[in-house]
Amino acid sequence: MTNLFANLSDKEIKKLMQILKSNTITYRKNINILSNRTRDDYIAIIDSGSIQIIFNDYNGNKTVIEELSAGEIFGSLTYSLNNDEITCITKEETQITYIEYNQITNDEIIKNDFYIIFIKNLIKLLSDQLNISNQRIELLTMRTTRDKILGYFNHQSTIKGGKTFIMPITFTELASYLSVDRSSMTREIGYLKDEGFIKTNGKKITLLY
Amino acid sequence: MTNLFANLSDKEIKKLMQILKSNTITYRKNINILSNRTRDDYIAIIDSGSIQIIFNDYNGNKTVIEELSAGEIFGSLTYSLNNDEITCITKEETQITYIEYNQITNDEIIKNDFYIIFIKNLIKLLSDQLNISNQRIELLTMRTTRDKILGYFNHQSTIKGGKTFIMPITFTELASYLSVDRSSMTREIGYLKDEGFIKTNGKKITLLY
DNA sequence: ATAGCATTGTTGCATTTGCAACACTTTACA
DNA sequence: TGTAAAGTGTTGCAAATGCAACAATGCTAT
Repeated sequence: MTNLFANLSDKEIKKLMQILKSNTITYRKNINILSNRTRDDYIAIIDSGSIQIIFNDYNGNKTVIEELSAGEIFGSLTYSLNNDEITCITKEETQITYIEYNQITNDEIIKNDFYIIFIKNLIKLLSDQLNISNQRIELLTMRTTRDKILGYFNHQSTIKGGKTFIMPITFTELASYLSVDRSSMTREIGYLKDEGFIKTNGKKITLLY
Repeated sequence: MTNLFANLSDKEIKKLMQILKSNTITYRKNINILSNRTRDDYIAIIDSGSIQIIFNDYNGNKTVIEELSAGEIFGSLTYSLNNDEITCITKEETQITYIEYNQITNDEIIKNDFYIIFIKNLIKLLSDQLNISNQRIELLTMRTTRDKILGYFNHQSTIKGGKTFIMPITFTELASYLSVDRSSMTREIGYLKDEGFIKTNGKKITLLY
């Protein structure tokens, strides 16, 4: 995972956080972390733990739009969170560092030569996050559950460099990621097996095409 | 729209592009703009015109994943384009500026004081793009066509600040954006009208709830 | 070890949706 | 200004999908 502080020493990181006036908060499990934030533009980095971004439907349904874990980035700069329909809940004890957007280029910080490393990391991190989002869009725009499953499997196969790979998430999570009904997904995977497209053994998937 | 060159003079922009070793290319309509790019990490900014990012299915189907127009940003840093299944086609005559990722923090550029403005713009642009992607994910993860339509309408209503607004895109484009069948979408909009949720007149939509 | 919880598998059924095909209207541009 | 292309509206039908309900298995923490 990309790291906002890659190639920086502990001392430099400490100084950086100071100059950026960053703010680190640790939350317990199941806390709504947006309720006590200001509305200023900020970037939030998950130091440890994980969160869920949840959409609250007009008739009370809740949909998990996204799950973010350590190293990932979110915030008003990266999500339209100035929206009462969206909430962020910690899934476990979670530590988050907030940096205000306007601080990123403050007068003090640009005097430090390690600043450029930080900037490069930040740009890379944002790009990576954008990649993650766009990859998901690629799958979500597919018309059928079958296409989504195969799209995901193909991608895993490419990443892992082989026709056989181990699912990095549970099937329940996959259904949520692809935004399809879990039981329908299981059914479709069954068809794919019957038709000889894939072979599965627990989380081990083998593509036969 | 966010502009990579906001708050910079023409002279500064020119110098910036020179130091960044940026490369501006103008394409005719219907050109595959990825075919002649290197595989290095780069950022591409659309100066004018528009492009489509297309996914090529295993059985020959083509899906438009995304449409980008002037001011928007893409590239290997922001899309997993190192993938033969993805192509980018110009929809019209389009001018694109390429900047290599490694040039963004080159030795020459950091000597210029206007550099910091450029960096801040770039970060903002990436964040905005991420926002756009995440907003779309929010809609795509909704379970029904009805929810997607209402989700989109609600968002437009919020942006425009009223229960009545004009659709900024065609219905055909909306169906593609929401990844639903156009005729099914028309049908569903019909139901929404029948049930008294909305009123429409061409591209003018009024929410009645 | 075991109670409790999460994950997985399965199936019937109603509903939603995509698809295809067509007519009609609007827009673009040569 | 006329013609082609793009957008819109409609409908029947088959297929895909969500939903609900349940059993079975696996995992975890005390």
